Amino acid sequence: MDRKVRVRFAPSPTGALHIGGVRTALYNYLFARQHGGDMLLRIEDTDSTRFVPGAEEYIIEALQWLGIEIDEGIGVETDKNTHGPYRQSERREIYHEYVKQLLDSGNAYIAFDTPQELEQKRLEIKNFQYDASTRLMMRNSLTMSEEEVKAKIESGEQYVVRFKVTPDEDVHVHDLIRGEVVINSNILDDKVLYKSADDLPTYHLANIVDDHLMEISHVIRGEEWLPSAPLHVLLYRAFGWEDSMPAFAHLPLLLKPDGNGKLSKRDGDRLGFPVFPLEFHDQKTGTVSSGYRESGYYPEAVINFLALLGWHATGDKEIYSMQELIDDFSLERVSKAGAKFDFEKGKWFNHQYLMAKSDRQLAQEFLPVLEAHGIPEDIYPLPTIEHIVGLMKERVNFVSELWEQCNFFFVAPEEYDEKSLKKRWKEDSPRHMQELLCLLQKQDDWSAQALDDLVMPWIEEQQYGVGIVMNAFRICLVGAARGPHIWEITGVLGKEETLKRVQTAIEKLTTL
RNA sequence: GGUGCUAUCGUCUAGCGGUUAGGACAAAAGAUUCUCAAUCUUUAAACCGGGGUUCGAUUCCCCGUAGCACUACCA
Repeated sequence: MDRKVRVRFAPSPTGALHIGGVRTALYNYLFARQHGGDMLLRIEDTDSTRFVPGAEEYIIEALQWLGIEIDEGIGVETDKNTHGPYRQSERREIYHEYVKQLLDSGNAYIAFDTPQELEQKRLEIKNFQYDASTRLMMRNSLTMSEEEVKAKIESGEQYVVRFKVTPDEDVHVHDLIRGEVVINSNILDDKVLYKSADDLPTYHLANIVDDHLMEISHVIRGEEWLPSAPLHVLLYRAFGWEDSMPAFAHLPLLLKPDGNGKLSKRDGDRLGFPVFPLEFHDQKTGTVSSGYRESGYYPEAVINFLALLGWHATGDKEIYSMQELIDDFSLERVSKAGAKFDFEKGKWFNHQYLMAKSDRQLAQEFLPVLEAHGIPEDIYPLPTIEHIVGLMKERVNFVSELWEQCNFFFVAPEEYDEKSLKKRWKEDSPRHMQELLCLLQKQDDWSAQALDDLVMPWIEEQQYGVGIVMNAFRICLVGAARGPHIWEITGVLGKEETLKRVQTAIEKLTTL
C-alpha cells in the first residue's frame, strides 16, 4: 500500500455533532497523522430536507476546540483545497456525469414509482424489496419504452435513478477491523442513487464518487455502515474503480450507559451528561443541548476518554496526549464490540487533566467563575487565589466545582449546614468558641504554626478535645464540615474576618 | 421477519493454546486527619451456553443464545 493516506470525516449538517461522530473524526485524524496523510472534512448535505442551519459552523468549531485539525476541505484556506468543492450540494454537476455513466453502462435505471406507490407495495407484499425479483413489476425504464421514459421526464414527472444490483452474487468486503465480510447481493435492494426532486444524489452515490475523486485511501466510519459496504463495493466495481477502492474500517458503536442500544441525545438528557462536544442551539426547535466544553471539560480529557472507548494499546497506560495517541493508535487494536458510554470515567479523565494544571493556570480559569458570583476582583491578591485553587483542586473534577467547594474563602457563611451542626455543634460549643475568640483576639502572629502552638495546648489544658473544638471552629468559618486544614482557612481569611465569623456564629447558633 | 456484526469483572479493557485471568473507572473496608476530599493499603468482582480440534482451551472452528446494527427518494 504505497498510496498516500487520505481519510475524510464526512458528517451531515443535520444538527450538533454527536459524540460518536467525534470519535469517528478522532480515529480518522489519528490515523491520518500517524501515516503523514491528509485529513479531509466533507459535508454530506444531500438531504435537503434535513439541513439544519449552523450545523456546519458547529462542526468546524467543535473539531477546532478538540484539536482535531483539518488539512483539506470545509473550513480550510482555499489554496489547499485541490479536490473541491467539499460540500456535496455544490457538486451537482459532478454527480450528473456519474449518474449518466451508470445509466449508459446499464448499471442503473430510471424509476418513476412514487413514495406512495412504494408504500403501497410494502403493505401488499411482506418484506417487499426493490430488486431483481420485483423491479420488472415496477414503473421504471426497464419496463417502459425509451420514448415513454423520455416523455415522462420531459413532462416534468419526478423520478429517481436506481442501482441495478446483480442478483445472487457473493460480495466480499475486506474490513481492517473485522476481516473478511461476505454478503450475498440478493439481500441488497436497488438503492436510489439520485433523486430528481432536489437534483441531488443519495449518500451512497455521492460517497463513492467523492471518495474516488478525492483520492480517499481509507474509509473509517461507524459500524452502521457495514451492511451497505457491499453495495459500495458494487458501485466501485460498476464505475470500474475497484483497483483504487479505499480500504474500509468499520468502528464499533457507542452504546447507552444503561440498558441497550445506540447512545442518543435523549440518554444525555436523561442521565445528565452531554452527548455533544459544544453546546448546541437548535434554531428550528429552539432547544439547547449541553456540550462538553460548556460543562467544564477540557478538550484533552474528552479526547483521551473518547480514544480509549473502543481502542486500547497493549499496556495499562491510560493517560494519553494527542501526540501519544497519534504515535500509538492502530486500527487493528480497535475493538469489535460496541462500548457502553461510561461518563463517570469521563469525569475522572477530566480530574486527571485538571490536577496536571498549574495553580497559576487554574487560578486564571477560576477568575471568571468568581466574577460570575459577584466576587470583587481585588478581594485577594492573585497569589492567594492561586494558593486557594492549589488547596482545592484535588477534590474537584471541574473548575466550576471549585466554587461550591471553596466559596467560604470569599463569602462568610449565611447558613450553617444542618447535618454538620447536628454532628459537630455541641452544647458546649458556644462557650468553647467564646473562649477561643478571647484567645485569638490577643494573638498577633497569625501564621499557621503560631496559631497551632497557641490553640492546641489550650485545648489540651482545658481538656475539651481537639475534635470537638476544631470542628465547631470549622463550622463557624465554613458553615459546614468540609474544606482544607483549618489553619489554611484562617491564614487566607486573616485575623479580622476569622474573629468576625466566630462572633457571628456564636450569635446565630446560640439562640437555636 | 431477513442479513450482517459482536460476546472477559457493573463499566472500559489486557490477554493473541499452558497465566494465581492483569489494569483502570465505579463500589466496599481500613489507615490517616479537626471535617470533607485527596492519598495509601486492602477487598469484592468476569472468560454467555453446548459441542468439537488439541496432551491442554478464555484464546481456534461449528451450533445455540443474547445484544447491537442495517433493512428509506436519511446519512
